[in-house]
Order: sequence, then structure tokens, then C-alpha cells
Amino acid sequence: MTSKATTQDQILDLAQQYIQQRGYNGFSFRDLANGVGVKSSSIHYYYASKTDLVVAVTGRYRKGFSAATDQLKVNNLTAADVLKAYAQIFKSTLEDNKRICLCAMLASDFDSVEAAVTDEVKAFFADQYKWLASIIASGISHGTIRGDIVPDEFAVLYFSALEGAMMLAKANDNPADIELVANQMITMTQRAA
Amino acid sequence: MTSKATTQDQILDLAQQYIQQRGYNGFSFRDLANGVGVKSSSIHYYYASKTDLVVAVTGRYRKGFSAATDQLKVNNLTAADVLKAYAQIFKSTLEDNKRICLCAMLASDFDSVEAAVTDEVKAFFADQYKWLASIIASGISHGTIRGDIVPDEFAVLYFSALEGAMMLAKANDNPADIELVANQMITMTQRAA
DNA sequence: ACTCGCCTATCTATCACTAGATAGGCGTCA
DNA sequence: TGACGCCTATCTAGTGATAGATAGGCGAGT
Repeated sequence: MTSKATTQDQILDLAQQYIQQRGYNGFSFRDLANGVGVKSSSIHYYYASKTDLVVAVTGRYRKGFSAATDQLKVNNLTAADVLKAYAQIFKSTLEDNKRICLCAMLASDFDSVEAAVTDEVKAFFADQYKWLASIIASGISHGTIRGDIVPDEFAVLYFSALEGAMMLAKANDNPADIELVANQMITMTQRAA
Repeated sequence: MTSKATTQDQILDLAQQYIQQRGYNGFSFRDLANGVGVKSSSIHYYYASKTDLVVAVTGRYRKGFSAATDQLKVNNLTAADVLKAYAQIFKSTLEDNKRICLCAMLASDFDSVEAAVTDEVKAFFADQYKWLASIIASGISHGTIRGDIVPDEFAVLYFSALEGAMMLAKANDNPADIELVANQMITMTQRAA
């Protein structure tokens, strides 16, 4: 009946989970093989090298994340509400088996991975900066965000703080800190001058 | 002559550097041994296990960091200036061979390390939160920081943002982003109501 | 309709290498 | 003479990767 998850999809799903939980150097082809129920050579059949596998996972993640953020735009919410919803993605990710942003993990592992991976990670960050800056700019033009905020700069701040909060919230086992961090920044974008 | 760096100190120094650059799973006893100029068994002579080694590195790092932050307090600077100087520690660390905060790296590797390590990492974070909150509270009482800031909450925000910015600045090869992030937050603590 | 050729997906078995860890020895210096 | 500091040698367990085999499906040509 249902559940037509192919072996390849299962490999990608589990690899993503492992990277988000343990990082690039924290899992092996055998871990993956055991989890999926095949032999490690079968993973090599789909992905010649670990780099190839991680590039595939990261590309899929980037697409999926962009699809998720684009959905936040459709309703006619204020910029502050969109930013809050964006932060909820981070909190939900952490609450899903203590996962960290895939690209944050890979960024920590930058010195261990090949350029094909770092390129994909950098592209993800660029995507997010651009998307956040557009949300902020829109808020300013609608008058719901202070006019002295610089969209490109606040995008870096907001994203940095969420990534950092995610890591700390995992260490301290306190996902609510992500909201605490997001809400303080959002308040600051609205406080009257 | 000079340079009395003992083998043990060299081991700790290099282990710290490797953790900050590659994370817990990104270096081996052999890497360390080659770098110091001894055999890997000699490292086991000082530290029975990798866990023991990392606990020692982390404890030393925590002490050293506290010593550095306590020095920022002595002069009669405004809270904003102290917070700026604090952010400079993060920028300098990144500029020193692209190192990330040791505890941020270990927090990313939480699922790979034993409790003895995570305890030390959590203690470091608690130290920093406490120190930052005291600086902020002092700024409020001196009237240089807005009274509607909550020290404990802003400490989490400020620290999260710096840790996140550090990781992103490394990935994007742009240490100045750390200052950009810090300055935006400091501005927000001072903007008139 | 049959079969030939090729593809897909997986297996077993193994490669060379690296991981952390351990046992025991040897020289130096107090 | 005994502890310290470091060595050689080795172990067990795993690493990513590769070779070669196999079972079954699918499509084209006769």
C-alpha cells in the first residue's frame, strides 16, 4: 500500500539525520547501511563517495528549506510574524530528535569536507540571507519594521543568532531559548525610536 | 634559552587547535603525535583516553576564557564598550587560523562525546551567560543600557549571536560579520525609547 | 512469443588504511 | 635505584572504497 520509500531516499534521509546530529565525521557508511538494512557497498552504488552523498543531501536540504520558507510568504502576515514563523522552523528542527541545521553542522566541519560540499553550504547561507533581507525590507516598506534597520545587516544578525541559539539550546537541552532569542530581536525591530 | 613548552602543554595546545578547527571527530592521536613530534602512545601516557584529553583541554580553555573576560571588567568602560571588547575575542579567535569557539565545536559534537565533556562545555556556557548578564545589569544600573532589557535574556541573545556569527563568518570567510552582528545588538541596547 | 543484451539493485569478500588503546622496554636524572 | 618520559610493537575494531557475482526486469529485434 503506502510507504514507497526507496532505498535511495532512505539513505538520504538517514544520512541527513546523522549529519544533523553528529556531523560529517560522526557517521560511517556502515552506520547508514545498518540503519537502512542494506550493505555499505549498496550505498556506494548510489553515491560513489562520501562527498557525493553529502552533496546530494545538502542540495536536497537546500531545496526543501527554500520551499518551506517560500510558504511562509504567501499569507498576508506582518514581517514580524513571518520572522517568528521562521524561528519556529529552527525550534521544530531541534525538537525533531535534537537535530541542528544541516548546514551549521557542515560549516563546523568545513575543514573536513571537500569544496563541492562547502559550495553547497555557502549557497544555502546566501539563500537564507537573501530571503530574510527581503522579508525585512518588506516590513520596512509596510511600516511594521523600524526604518533605521538595514535589511542586509539585520538578516545576518537574525540568522546568526538563530543558528547559535540552536546549538546552545541543544547543549542546554532548552529549545525555548530559540524563541527567547528570536523574540528579543523582533521586539527590537519594532520598538519606537 | 626560552620556549620551555613541555610536551604536555604542546599536546594540549595542538589538541585545542584541532578541536577548534575540526571538531572532536576531526583529529586523531596520530595527528596530534605527528604535530608535537612524539608517538601516539606518549599522548596516552598523559591522557589515558581521548575523553580525558578533551576534558583537560576544555577545562583549561574555560579557565583561560574566564581570566580573559575578567580582565575586560577592570577598566572603567561602559557596558557597551565591554560588550564590544568581548565580541573582539570572538573575532580574534576566528582570525587565529580560523578557529571557532572550542565549546561551540564540542556542542556540535554533543552526540559523540561522553558526559565528562558535555558537563565541562555546559559549565563554560553557564559561565559566559552569568558574566554577560552581570555586565548588562551593571550597564542598566549605570543608565548606559536601556532599562527594558532583561540581563539574563539579553545574555543568551548576545552569546548565541556571537557563536552563530563566528561559525557563519568562518564559512563565509568574513570575520567582520562578527562585529556587524555585535554592533547591531549593542546599538539596540542604547536606542532611546 | 522468444530471446538476446543491457540495466538495476544488491550481495559477498576484500583492500589498504586509520582509529584508540595497551604492554612492556630503555635511557636519563635525581 | 627508582620514577619519569618516551619509545617500539602490537591489538582490535573500524574506515571508505573496490571487485566481482548474481538475480531479476525491461525493451528491441526476429
